[in-house]
Amino acid sequence: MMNFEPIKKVNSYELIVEQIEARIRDGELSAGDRLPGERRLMETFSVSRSTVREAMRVLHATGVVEPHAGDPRGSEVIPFSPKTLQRPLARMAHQEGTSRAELIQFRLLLEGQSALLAAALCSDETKDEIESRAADLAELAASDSADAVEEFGRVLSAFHHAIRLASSNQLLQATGQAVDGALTEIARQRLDDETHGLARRGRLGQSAQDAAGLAERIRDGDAAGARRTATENIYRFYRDSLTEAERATLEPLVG
Amino acid sequence: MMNFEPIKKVNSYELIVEQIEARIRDGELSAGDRLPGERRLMETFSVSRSTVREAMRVLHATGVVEPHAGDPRGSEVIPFSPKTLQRPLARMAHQEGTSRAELIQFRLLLEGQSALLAAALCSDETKDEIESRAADLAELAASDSADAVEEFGRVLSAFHHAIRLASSNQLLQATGQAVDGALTEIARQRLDDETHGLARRGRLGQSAQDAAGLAERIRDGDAAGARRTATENIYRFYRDSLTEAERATLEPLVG
DNA sequence: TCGTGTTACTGGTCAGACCAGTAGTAGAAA
DNA sequence: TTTCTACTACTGGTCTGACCAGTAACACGA
Repeated sequence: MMNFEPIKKVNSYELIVEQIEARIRDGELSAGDRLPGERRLMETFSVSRSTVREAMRVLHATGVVEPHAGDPRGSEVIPFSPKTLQRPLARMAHQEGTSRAELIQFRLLLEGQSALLAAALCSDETKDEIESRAADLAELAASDSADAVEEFGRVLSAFHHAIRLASSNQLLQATGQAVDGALTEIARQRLDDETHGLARRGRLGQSAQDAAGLAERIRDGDAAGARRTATENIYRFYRDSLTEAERATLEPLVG
Repeated sequence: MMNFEPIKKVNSYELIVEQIEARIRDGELSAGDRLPGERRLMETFSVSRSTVREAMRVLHATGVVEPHAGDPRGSEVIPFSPKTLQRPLARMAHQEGTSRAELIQFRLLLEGQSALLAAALCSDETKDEIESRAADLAELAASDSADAVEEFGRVLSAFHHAIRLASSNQLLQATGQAVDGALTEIARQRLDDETHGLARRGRLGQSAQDAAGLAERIRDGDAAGARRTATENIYRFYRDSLTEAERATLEPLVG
């Protein structure tokens, strides 16, 4: 069994990236620290500035570093942000082959578990925050302002966001937010269909009520109930726009 | 309320990235297609090659494009890969301790829901595949080959992969794989500690048994049972390496 | 028909230059 | 003395133009 190593053509800029990332892992560099300027780096690494530059581009693109043009202190090492995950997730969601049903299925699952964790673990202040969002929804549903529907969508999104935040899990938060974003964007793109918007209009009250029920279960620390309520609400929200087969793939996650 | 737009300093290379990503989203470019060469791109975008180059670096770093040096056909647009998520996830987990628990929490949740969906929806052939992996594990646990432990890790990973595949959800599959990968990478890096490896060695039998039990529940279509078993198995796997507080954040998801 | 060498490209790297913009400081104004 | 201002010496962003090692494809000879 010829057990050779696969040859890896190493590009110089990747070596620089690795060295800097290693320094961060080892704690020699941490968020807030400044990197030497590009001209200094080209000397310490014995490469041209283009090469240093490409390394910096990669580090910037992956959310490791933030450049500060004009600042003599050089680029800054920044802390991890969920936004780093959001980009690739959005890309994946947009990709051909990822069906809308899968997206909804994934959302159902994420929001359900978020609600569960929120009910089980989060603090009273956070529960206040969630209930406050639910109250916002009720108020909006009662109003008959012209753009209440659109505003309702935003506030509903904020409500779910608060729950994800309450789950105290950054990953859940980032993925949930990404999926939410992807779905609303798809909705916006496909909504030449006026009826859907109008249909939602008729259900604002229902949605607000759902949210209130969910907030209450989270308040009570009823983890299982919160999960069930969250999934049921979301399922109801999408049900009418799905085919029979699609519903079948969602139902195992509901209730 | 002065409602001005926040100014966005746009770097040229970012505009190029956006244009190319937009083309991909709109389906005008898709996996396998080739981008024009850098010299061609600098003309079409009216920028210098450095700028084109930095754009390409970003696209490459975010897993959108694969360069082929020397190939006259230019860089290739590649399909989405979970590896794209794996890097930022690993980085996030490396940060200040706290997030390892989050990673495990997230994994617990993903694998649990995967098992649930697999049990509820997947075909008989897929169930065969899962049971076959479980059998591999049992065989390995019984053997006493030198590198059985390391091999066991790989096969265990394959077992979970099969379950995620059976969930028929690409998002679940990709995120699950990324989290799995990130966790094993962390384990590898922190494993100066020999004892952990040895401890696992003592538990190969247990793990294989767990897997068999999970496979059986999936075979039976026992969705709730599959979810419970999957979470319990994973929880047991990590329990001893966690603090009391970390365990508390995981327990709501178990059982 | 089948190798084979040439060729015209590719991406990776280098060098050196200019620009707009910022932090910090030295000096002018109060 | 304090406050404001102009300057300076840097920063990152962009450009130009060049060389290299490597590859795909094609024309060519066997």
